[in-house]
Amino acid sequence: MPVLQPVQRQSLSDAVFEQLRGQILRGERRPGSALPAERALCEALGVNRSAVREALRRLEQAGLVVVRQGGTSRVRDFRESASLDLLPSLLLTADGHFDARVVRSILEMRSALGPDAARLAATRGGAACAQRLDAVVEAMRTDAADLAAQQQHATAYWGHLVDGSENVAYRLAFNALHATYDRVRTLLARAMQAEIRDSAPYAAIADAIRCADADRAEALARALLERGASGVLAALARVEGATAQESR
Amino acid sequence: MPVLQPVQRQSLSDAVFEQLRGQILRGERRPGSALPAERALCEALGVNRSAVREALRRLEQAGLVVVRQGGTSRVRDFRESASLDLLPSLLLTADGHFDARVVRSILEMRSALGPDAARLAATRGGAACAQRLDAVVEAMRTDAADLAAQQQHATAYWGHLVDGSENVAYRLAFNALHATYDRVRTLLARAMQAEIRDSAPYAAIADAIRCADADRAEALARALLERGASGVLAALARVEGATAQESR
DNA sequence: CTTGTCAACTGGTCATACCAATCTACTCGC
DNA sequence: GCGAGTAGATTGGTATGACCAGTTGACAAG
Repeated sequence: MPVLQPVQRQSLSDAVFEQLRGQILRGERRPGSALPAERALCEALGVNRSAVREALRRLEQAGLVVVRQGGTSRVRDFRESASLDLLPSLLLTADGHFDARVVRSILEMRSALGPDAARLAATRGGAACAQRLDAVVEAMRTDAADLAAQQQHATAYWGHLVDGSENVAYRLAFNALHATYDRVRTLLARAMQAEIRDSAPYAAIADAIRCADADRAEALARALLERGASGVLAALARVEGATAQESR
Repeated sequence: MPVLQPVQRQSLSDAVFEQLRGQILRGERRPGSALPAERALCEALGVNRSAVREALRRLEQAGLVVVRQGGTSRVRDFRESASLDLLPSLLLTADGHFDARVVRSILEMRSALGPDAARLAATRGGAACAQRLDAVVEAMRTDAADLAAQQQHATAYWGHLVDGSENVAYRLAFNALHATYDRVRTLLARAMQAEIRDSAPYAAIADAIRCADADRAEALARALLERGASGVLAALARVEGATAQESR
């Protein structure tokens, strides 16, 4: 049965934004270099100045360009000025492949934050948090056969856990990581199945949080995340090997 | 001698953006609630529609609102949709005081990421990274008397260290944390002096990185960051105590 | 009660004009 | 010759008004 996906609209300013962002991220527009004048961009892109200006505002908000009245807009170095919300657009390279460095970065970050979030949730989250987690674990058990559903549940689980840590910064970072993950989750389902398929570790962490056992929660979370990380890294190594072979 | 600060210009769309963002972050506009129509906002704010639209684009980019053609724009729950770049605007409450929860969150995050970044830098950064760090340490020794300069150097130090970790996600998170810190750095100078004043730990970490001693780099970084964290937490407790006393 | 239609919203795009800051090149005075 | 000052060109910022394109909801027809 064909699955109908909702079509995603794209306004002109969206298109302009994505085009310029892509050029900046691919290095085609170097940091410090001047952007064409707004009126020149309008003409080159065949759109109205409003569309260009709205796109520039978004680029500015994302920390990719700096705009000064009277002067010319300039490209910023996104490695110095952008925030985590740039991660989704860095994940895939121009030719549609994963950027291995970005994947590794994400795995490392969740390995650093996840266990600490679990520790804090055990310290602060209390029974209320554990109860929400248990509900998700129950759902995982119900949909044990459906890998995609397990993925959704695992994400929801971590969302509740991070909420239980009562750490805004962790929550915002989680949002960025989640947005990145979400865009490729079907591609990663198999590689991460060792982390996703088994609901027992999730139940164990929830129990540790209920018991306010911070050390146990942290250790369990670390072990759980390690499962997925090694799976993804192995898959990545296979792909890289295959690509190397191809290019011979 | 009075220090002249460069005045920061604010375009109309900047003003509109900040006003709406403030209302959303303070909870005056609830998640899910409808925003006034663009034309209504124009009239209410006394600006033209372009200014409103550009501000809405920025809010959308920041994950604070969702805009659909034909429908009404709605406020999103920033706790679920915003990224780390929101941190600076969450740090200070409406009455200009620190939000203690946000401060704690930031301290926890840097305590989680900093040591791991040091570990990775020791694994990957190599002598090149250590050399850059040493240069900063040298500058710290030169400006040992100037606390503000020490702060700048410490920030630069961590920037190079994070670069040495070769982790994009860490770098982007660092940018967001840095932007947040930068906005209040003079206020925090005293509370963090135990971390900033002494250049020896920085030199030690650089040495561990040069030796590719990941465990040592991690442990030293953890200890260093702990200094500042406890200082800030103590200052925060004092302020909270004073505020509690005031409100009696 | 369901279904189709239409009118009144909403945001999206466009064209044009003018204001304000900046940059550049030239001129003037030393 | 060289620096300061000035005028014009260039850039982004704001304003107005019109029209296009989706969404919504009321309402009439079945």
